[in-house]
Amino acid sequence: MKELAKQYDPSQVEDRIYQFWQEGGYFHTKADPDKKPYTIVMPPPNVTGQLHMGHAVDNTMQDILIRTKRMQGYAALWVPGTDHASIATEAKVVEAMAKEGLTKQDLGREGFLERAWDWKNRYGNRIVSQLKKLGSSCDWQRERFTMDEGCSEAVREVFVRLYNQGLIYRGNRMVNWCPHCNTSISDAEVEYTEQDGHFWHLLYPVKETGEMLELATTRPETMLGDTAVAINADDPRYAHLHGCHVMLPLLNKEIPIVCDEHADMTKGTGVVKITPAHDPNDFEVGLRHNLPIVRVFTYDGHMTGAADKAAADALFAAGKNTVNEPEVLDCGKYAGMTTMEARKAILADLEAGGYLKEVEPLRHEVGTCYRCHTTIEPMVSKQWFVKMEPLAKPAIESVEKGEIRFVPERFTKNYMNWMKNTRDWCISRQLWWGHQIPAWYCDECGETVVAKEEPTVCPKCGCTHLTRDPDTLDTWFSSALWPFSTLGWPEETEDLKYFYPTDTLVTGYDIIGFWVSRMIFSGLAYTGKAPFHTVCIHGIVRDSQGRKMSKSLGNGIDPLEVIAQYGADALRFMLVDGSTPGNDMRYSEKKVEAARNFANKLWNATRFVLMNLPEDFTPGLPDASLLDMSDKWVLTKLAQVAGAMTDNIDHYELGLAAAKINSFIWDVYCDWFIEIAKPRLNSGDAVQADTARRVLVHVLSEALKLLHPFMPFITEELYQALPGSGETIMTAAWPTPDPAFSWPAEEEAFEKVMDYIKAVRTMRTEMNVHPAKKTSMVIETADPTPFQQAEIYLAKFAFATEVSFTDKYTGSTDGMVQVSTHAARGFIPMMELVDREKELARLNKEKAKAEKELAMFKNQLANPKFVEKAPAALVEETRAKFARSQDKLANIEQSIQALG
RNA sequence: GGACGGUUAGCUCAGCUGGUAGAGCAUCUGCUUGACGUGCAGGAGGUCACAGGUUCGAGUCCUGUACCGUCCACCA
Repeated sequence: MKELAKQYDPSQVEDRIYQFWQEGGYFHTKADPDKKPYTIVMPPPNVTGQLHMGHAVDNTMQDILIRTKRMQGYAALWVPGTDHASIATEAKVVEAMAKEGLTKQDLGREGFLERAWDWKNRYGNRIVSQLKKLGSSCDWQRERFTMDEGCSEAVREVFVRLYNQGLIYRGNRMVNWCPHCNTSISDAEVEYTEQDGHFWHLLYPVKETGEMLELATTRPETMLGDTAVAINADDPRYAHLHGCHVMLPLLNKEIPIVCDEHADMTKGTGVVKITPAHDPNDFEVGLRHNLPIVRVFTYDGHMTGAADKAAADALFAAGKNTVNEPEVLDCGKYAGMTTMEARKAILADLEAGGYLKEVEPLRHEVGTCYRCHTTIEPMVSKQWFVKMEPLAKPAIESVEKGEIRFVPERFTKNYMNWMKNTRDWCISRQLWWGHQIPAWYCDECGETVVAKEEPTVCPKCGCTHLTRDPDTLDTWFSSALWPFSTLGWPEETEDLKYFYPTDTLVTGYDIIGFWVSRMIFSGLAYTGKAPFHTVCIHGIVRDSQGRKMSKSLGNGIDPLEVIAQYGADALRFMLVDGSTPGNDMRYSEKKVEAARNFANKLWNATRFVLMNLPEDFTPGLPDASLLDMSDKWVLTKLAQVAGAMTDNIDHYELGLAAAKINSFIWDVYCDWFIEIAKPRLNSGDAVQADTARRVLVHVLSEALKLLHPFMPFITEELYQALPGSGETIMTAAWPTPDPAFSWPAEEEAFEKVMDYIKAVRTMRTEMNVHPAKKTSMVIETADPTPFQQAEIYLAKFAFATEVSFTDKYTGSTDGMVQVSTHAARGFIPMMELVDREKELARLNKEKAKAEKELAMFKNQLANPKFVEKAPAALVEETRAKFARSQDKLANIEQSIQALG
């Protein structure tokens, strides 16, 4: 038998155990007709990312579910993988290139992609090895990457299908443009942050009447692109202006006054300037009134100039432009300025011209890029879109019908809100790292060809000059397919048939819109099935002060450092113990320490058990007739905790399950059962000692199994150290409560003894009696059996030299200190050791407590409505409690009397 | 402007379908108890944010208020 060290050192154990699991192939799962499948696909972390606390919670939860299901006999599959994270990865590669003085253009597309793949290969393993450090039991043989061959095939398949169904289209639309990343981003990728700004009140002269029309704007630099001014048709203030025009200041250009519902009479002056090229609302107004769209910004955030205009005009001339393509303005003296520089210059000129009425400070929400936090510039641009309405409908219905359930339930609302309000999804990105859009344009006739494979001739004109669309797809386009692309779709593979739909999706509430909703509509649209039945949502890990962990604050905690210091088991346990589904949690070192201490406690408990086993020990519970009261008690408790935990895990209440096994191991097994077993082990009674050992080993082994999903490493290490264990705890059967191993009557009897022991202990500590002082005692009780059976325990825990029993104590109370429980009264001759006044005070305190308790039950029972309306069982229980309280109070009162 | 979450012991948080308020940490008192001081035995500490309501009974359900936080929303 292995000698265990006095303290648990996870660094000596975890890597070795993980390697053992991998070599044993325990993570690998294949379709098995004799088992039921249980599948989780891992939310793929960014391939070049590093493990953070968010990954740690997410993967811990998934691992707990998978390990539990595996032990319960399911074919439990956890599919791991990584995401190419187009925009994030490309930004990193570009940044690295910049250090060498290189740009994307220097290298060209091929050269750039070569570098990007190098980058991916260099860092792609980092996150994977970090996930292993956590103990994640995923099937690494099935590790996938969103840009691997299979996933790319799935992407092309979906793109072509949606295109052919008319659900993917290309067009000029208002998109969110990030001037820093130089690409369009989707609505979901815009983050709104509150910023200080201004309302600039401008005056536009009306051509027909000469009056000045006041309007306000937060972005005066867009005024060069104004192509109208809108008023509300019902606004009496401006009724006389219908059909009139204003002269746009600075440009002195005539633009119409239009009536549009967008102009809100209740806000400001009720007049709105319309810049269709640079504001989403104005774009809509422009469409309604067929206004020209005039672009005044370049895609990298400067004012357009003569060259930009010439380029656009050339495109028009070549007939390569469609309707709605923005015209480009030569901004003249402002050309080439950044938008901020232009703002200043334009304001100065407006003021000089008397067109600036006033400046009003304003705090407002500004859209920023979720990657780089640059202010988003709304731009009209030609992009690819997914038509959302037809896809969203089934996705909403599926959740309404309950095919997909959110845990906690409240996140359903979050999802619905997103799904019901979503606009068409802009999926093209002006990036190179990602899935290049499978669309080709004929150089001759302009025909668009969308196909899975590169076309050789134009189907319309037959020429061979086709150019592929340079853009790539939004990263989330491929992640949306993840639950089925990883299982072989579009091929009808065995795996797909067996493991799909998957079961549980575990993720944070922050990506319900980005990812969860898109997987749901994609799964329904392409496979005809909801991709999972349950979405288990967790919160985020905050720092000890409750702040979000962020790079800019520098308050992030590196999970790997925590693992190095305390072990992965401690980190995992800390993350789930006492947590509530969907709620944020705070990281604190104290909590990790507590979890580490728990691991150490378990380690030492096992060490104790092993120390007490003979060489030839063969495990197995003895015949029930040999079990004593404490054995039956602990086995009953074990059955209860196994049942309760299973139930908790089934309901994703991992925090409750963790707290229960913690309490069972520490409070029940260590603090009571091991202590109780000691006198039996040393009693010289070979049968008793053997029984105690068998129960110790059995309960420990079962407890290890229950804890295993939460603390996989230490439980494996200890399980293997126990005699008679299987080769791995990973595939040991999950404990289930067996009525044949539950003894409620013995449980109750033993708790009477425990109560008595606690009463003696409390009294002795409060009276400052040294543990070395032992005495005889007389126990007065109506039912001495439990106490008689427990004599060996009373000696040790109640510090009794000898114990006698009576149903009515008639002896002298002189020199007797008395303790009371509802079931018993103890007479302990040690008055000389205690202060009489203190003892009296103690008893009076006990009395007050008992009286309060009694009064409560009494009041309840005295209330006829309670007796009448409360459930009968509860009334009975209350009566029993009342009786017990009465007994206890009577006992205490007698003690006080005897003393006084 | 909507929606959601939080408000429980000094701190961090649990508390499932309503039935005598819990844990960990911190604190105080004892303990070199042959597994563990990363420990053991005890103690103290709570009008469950506030105001109403439903109920025999509310931390738990309903309504409203306050403060904190999050997400969503095109407000010029």
